[in-house]
This record gives sequence, C-alpha cells and structure tokens, in this order.
Amino acid sequence: MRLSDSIESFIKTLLAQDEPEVELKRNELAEYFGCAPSQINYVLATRFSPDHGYIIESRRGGGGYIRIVRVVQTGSQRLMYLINERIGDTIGEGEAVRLIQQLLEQQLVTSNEAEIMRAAISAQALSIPIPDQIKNAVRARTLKTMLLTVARQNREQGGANNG
Amino acid sequence: MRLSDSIESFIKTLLAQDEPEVELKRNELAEYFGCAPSQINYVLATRFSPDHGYIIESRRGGGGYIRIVRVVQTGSQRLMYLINERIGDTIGEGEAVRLIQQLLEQQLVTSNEAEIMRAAISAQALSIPIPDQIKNAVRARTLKTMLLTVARQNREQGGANNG
DNA sequence: ACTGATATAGTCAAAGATAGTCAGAAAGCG
DNA sequence: CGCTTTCTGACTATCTTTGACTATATCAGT
Repeated sequence: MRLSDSIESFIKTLLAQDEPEVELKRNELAEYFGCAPSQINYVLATRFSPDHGYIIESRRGGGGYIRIVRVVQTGSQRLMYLINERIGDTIGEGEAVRLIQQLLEQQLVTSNEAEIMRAAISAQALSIPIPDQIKNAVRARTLKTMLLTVARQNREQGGANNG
Repeated sequence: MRLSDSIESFIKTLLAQDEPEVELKRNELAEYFGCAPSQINYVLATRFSPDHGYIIESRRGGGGYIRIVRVVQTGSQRLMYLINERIGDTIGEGEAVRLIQQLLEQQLVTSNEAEIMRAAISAQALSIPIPDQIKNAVRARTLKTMLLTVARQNREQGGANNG
C-alpha cells in the first residue's frame, strides 16, 4: 500500500472515533511513518482538502500543531456551493470524482448514485477524440446538471436517501 | 497465436476463476509477455472496451494499477443488445430518455437514479458549442458507461437481472 | 523589549514510479 | 498490392516521495 494511503487511513481512524477533529504534530507523525515531514503536507493537500470536506488549521514554532477539522454543512448548502461556486465552466475527472465522493460521505447520494455519476464523467464515457478542454467543459456541465437533479430530489424527499 | 490474443486469454483466465475483477500492473504484464507496455493499452482498448462489457479503472504514479471489471459475460443478450445494437455509437436525447424510462419500469434503477441519468445525457448537460454529431456520440458513450455501472451494481447486490 | 537559539510547520522543485496517447512501422490477409 | 490489425517507441500526464530552503512561533538570556 502507498505511504500516502497509510497516512490517510491513520488520520481517518483518529477522526472516526468520536471527535470531529484531530490535532497532531507533523514531525511526530512523519517519524512514526518514517518519512519526510513534507509528506504529511502532501497527504493533507491531496486527501484532506476542502473538496474532501476538511479544513486544516496549524501553527508553527514551539508547541506547534496541525489540526484537521471535518466540515459540517447542510446538504443544500453543499450542493449550492458546488453548483454556483466550486464547479466552474470546466473540471477535470479527478476533481469531479473527489466532489462526488464527498457527496457520498455526506450521504447526499447513495453509493449507486455516486457510481452512476462517476461513470457519467469518466474518461471512458468521454473517450471520443475531442480536446481535453471540451471534455472538461462537458464534465462541468454534466456534473452541475446532475447535482441540480440531486438538489431537487433532496428538496422533494426531505434530504433522505432513496432506495 | 498473436500476442494480443495471448494477453487477452491471460486476462480472461484471471477473470474466469472466481473474482469478476482483476487488478494488475501494466509494466509487470508487459514484462511477462516481453512486449511494450503500450501493447497492454492496445489489448484493453480492442478487447476490454465498454462494448465488450468491461469497465477499466486505473491510477498512475507510485503504486499505480489497472483494474479490469467484467460486467457481462460475452454473449449475455439483453445488456449487450442495449449497449451495442440499440445505443450504438450515437444516440439522441429522446431515444436515450425512452431507454432510461424502460430501465425504470423494469425496476433496474430507482427513480432518483433514472433522473440522474437523464440529467447526464440532457441537452443542458451538453449545452456547449459542439456539433450535434459529437453530442450524440458523447451521449452514447456516457449512457453505455452508466449502463455498465448499473449492471455491475445489480450483479454485486445479488440483483436478479438477467437478460 | 530585544535578540538569538530552538522548535515547529510550509513551499516548491526535482526525482522516481507508474499509466496513457499517438504516429508510424511491421505483420497479416484478401 | 492495398487495407486492416497489431506492435513499438517516443513523448506526455499523473501521482508519490524527498530534501533544501523558507516562514513563523516560543523561549531564554540580556
């Protein structure tokens, strides 16, 4: 398994217990995993970004720390943010997958729905010879349109999952 | 026998055993067959495409992999019919909507899932300035990829869907 | 307060590890 | 032959890991 994945799991285990946030020492964690301290920053940047639903707070110097906080937001707030601000006119597959995964974790969609959405914006779905630029524009439109549908379903069904 | 055929057989042997999916390293497989790594991509593209009933997932970088998911047996009638005959390389919104409606009526998808699929192939999702021809090609690919995903879900969830 | 030492964390570019793409060569076939 | 399929290699894209350098905070001595 990748080092990054191990560190990610470790942090998520800490978060899973009860607290919605966890505080740690960058150097201690790096020591524990036997890696460069900057590796921790890499994991935070690629797995605990706002897109992943986390906010990072930190302090340097003596007694310094890194705090990882899981963001809490209502479903419609999240959806509106994604549609109106986060997703612009263009988005890559990786980013889109992250956002969809986040919706799943917040239980705004079922895993089947998330998989269908992933399929819709996948490279396989867009494997026709057009420029990447266009593909990403299609991805953005498609994703936003699907999210609008989810938002409407959410309103009509009071935010509960369907079955 | 052709190299491509050998690689195809090899992968199908792996898939035949018990697991419906297999994960491999492109370079290792190429090494094993003594060929260029890109040969593996050729085999995947020509023998494990969505039209053949497979989903490919992959990751680059350290710890990268290629995962091949078999969704339908070769020759499985209904799904292959939908994927290859009815959808083809291109499909309009109206016809796609009718097809999705049928999936709903046959209870292969929930109404929420059907709505998300409709959103994904809607005119709104594709409201960027590209030729209709391209839009319909994208629709076809997108729909096929989503269909495969649904088929995979039904299989994995003990679904009683059989063509 | 100021200053320098110490203790942290952050940034960024480079190297390493994979996989993807595509044009053209090679091989097979009618 | 001429067309199609297969195969390769060079180039590209993406993901991970590290290390050198930077930035900031605390503390101890003055």
